[in-house]
Amino acid sequence: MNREQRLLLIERLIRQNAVTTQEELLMLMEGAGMKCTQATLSRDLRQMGISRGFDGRGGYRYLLPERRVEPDEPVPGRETEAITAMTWAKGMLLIKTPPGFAPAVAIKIDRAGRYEIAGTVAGDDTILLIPRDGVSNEAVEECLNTIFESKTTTKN
Amino acid sequence: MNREQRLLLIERLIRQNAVTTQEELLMLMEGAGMKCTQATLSRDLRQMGISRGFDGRGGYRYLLPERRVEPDEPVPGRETEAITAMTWAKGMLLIKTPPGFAPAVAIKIDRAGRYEIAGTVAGDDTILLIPRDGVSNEAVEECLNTIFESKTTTKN
DNA sequence: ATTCATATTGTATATTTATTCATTTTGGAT
DNA sequence: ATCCAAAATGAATAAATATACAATATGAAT
Repeated sequence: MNREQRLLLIERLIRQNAVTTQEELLMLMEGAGMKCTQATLSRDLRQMGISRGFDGRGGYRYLLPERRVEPDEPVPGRETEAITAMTWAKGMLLIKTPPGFAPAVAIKIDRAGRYEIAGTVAGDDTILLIPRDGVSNEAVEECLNTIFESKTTTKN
Repeated sequence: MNREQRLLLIERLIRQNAVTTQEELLMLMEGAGMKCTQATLSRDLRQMGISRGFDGRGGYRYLLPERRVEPDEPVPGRETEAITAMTWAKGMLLIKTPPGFAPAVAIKIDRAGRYEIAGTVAGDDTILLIPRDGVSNEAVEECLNTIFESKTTTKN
């Protein structure tokens, strides 16, 4: 009955059903043995970026967010804006960027030479940041804040 | 003061301002010399497919419908064959592909936007897939099955 | 274990959006 | 111009969603 499972269930239900209201989703969840309130759903949906849109036939419907690329190109030196999302997983920090920007951002992180950060691996639009053993997530985020001199957290 | 002009104005205002509520839009319109009621706006927005989404910073915002022009995807629908092996290690999934194919396959995985998958990092012939914490290996593999089996997706 | 901070949640309520219904407007066809 | 039907609109209200606040749970540090 934890949050993680609830989010997974929500995503599945939205994907598989044409959900039109939060109340409806609430009932679907109850049917799946997961219970919460509308208030919680409202918050969950916002966090997951699931918004109420249109089904193209005059009706409403909740829609999963599209992974899409923002057209704006970050200016060199303002790599902060090139970070579009961050998630902790497996003790590592996954940093998302617009396509092609991962290397530039990763280089900036590497150059900072912070002890807390063991290293990074950059793909095209994703960076895998591996913290040194024993370093907390918070410490790493603190590092990034320093490096980018801006508020960067995994939360919205 | 006709409908046509109103719709055009609405589109322009939404495009140029971070409109968060219909009331707000109402005031902007009044400022532009066009007056109507919230009821009319609600109907107009639905007709134009303008829905309330998220601004990515925790706030709400009305968004114009996307014209989805997908960038060219190498060999559409044939990404499945590009996976030559998969192995679980350290809670992550290593996916092998022929040389040069990793990015294309990774993009396909990313685009699916599955909650279970925190992110991927693609090299030249290897993809490192990091599941979100608490997600089982089976769930991830289920995801991949879905992503690569559903060649016939219904668009709405 | 205890303390503290932070995150999560429900209840009640406020805010926002959609719809009903009556009225007005618009655009033909005569 | 007059009539009619369809479309558009506003006022009021219903429906749906977001949030303030208080309570509880969780986790880290001691």
